[in-house]
Amino acid sequence: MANPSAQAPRLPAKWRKLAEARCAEKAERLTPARLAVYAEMLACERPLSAYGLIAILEQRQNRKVAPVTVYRHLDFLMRVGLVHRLQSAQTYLPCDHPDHPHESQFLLCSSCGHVDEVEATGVETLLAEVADQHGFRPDSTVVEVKGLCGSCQD
Amino acid sequence: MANPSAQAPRLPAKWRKLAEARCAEKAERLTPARLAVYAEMLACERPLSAYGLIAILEQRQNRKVAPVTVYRHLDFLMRVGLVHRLQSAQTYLPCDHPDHPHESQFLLCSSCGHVDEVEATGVETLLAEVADQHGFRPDSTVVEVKGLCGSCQD
DNA sequence: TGATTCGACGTTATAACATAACAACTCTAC
DNA sequence: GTAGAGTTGTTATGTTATAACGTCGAATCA
Repeated sequence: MANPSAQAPRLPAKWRKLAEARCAEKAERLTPARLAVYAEMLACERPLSAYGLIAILEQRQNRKVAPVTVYRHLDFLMRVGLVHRLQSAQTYLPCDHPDHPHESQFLLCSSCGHVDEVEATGVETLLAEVADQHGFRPDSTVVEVKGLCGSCQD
Repeated sequence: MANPSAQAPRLPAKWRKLAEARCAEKAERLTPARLAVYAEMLACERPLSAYGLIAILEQRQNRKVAPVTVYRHLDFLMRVGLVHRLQSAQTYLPCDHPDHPHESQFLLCSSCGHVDEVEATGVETLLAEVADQHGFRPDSTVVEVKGLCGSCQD
């Protein structure tokens, strides 16, 4: 296949623009293959494991996709801030508001699997304070809350 | 070997008492094999991967240790609250203050590998508030801060 | 234009992390 | 002592992630 994005889900202009902007900032190249992976993740609307993503891509492109290929695309997407990794689930999901760099917190529903990405600056501020009290200089944070989303509390 | 704990590192009385107390609370059995794994983890003073732990146990006991065995012991130790899993590193470390159940936050030094377990109730309170604002009912939290510890900031 | 360089991508192999399924053993309660 | 439940052993397998090395193609520059 000449163009891996040929059969990828359509990527809304808004998201494509944001992706291009983030890549421009970091002088990174937004290739068709990378865009195709991003489009699949956005279309899925759920966190995906790397191998789940491989399965989707293989089906879509009708050919084998090596794990290392997907991991490289995921690394790229995380590097430019378009995708997050859920550390406790070993899954990946597109950033909800990639218009600016940020630390996020995630609310993971253990019933339906839905993940809500929130950006509560208070949390980061507090964590910075706590770190400071321990003489620790924070660099990045992982905040993941497991529980039940609104719809699943019945 | 009749007793897997025969060659395990000595487990200070304080920690043994705490382990026994936690097991009693939950009506769980503190067997020699479980105690041996716990003792190794305490002796190590660093987070260990499951396979790192296997290597240590094999060396200590001079026999093969199947992964599933160690994972079962780790599951047990986490169930009774004696051990935590660092989600972002896929490693395990003994709880710093297993005298009571709690949610912890972890400060992981990316230079020396040291991990500081802190218990800032304010963090949990704030996360509960944030969750509530999103109609989310929290169950457990993962809070891991990566950065540089005091000793490594030079 | 051609040489050079660097990043992206392909391919194969392997490492690292974790669980399934089932049998055997060992407590404990009755 | 026997039944039931929990623990452990054993083998196999599933899942997640990276190493090593080669090729290709776009950008740069002499």
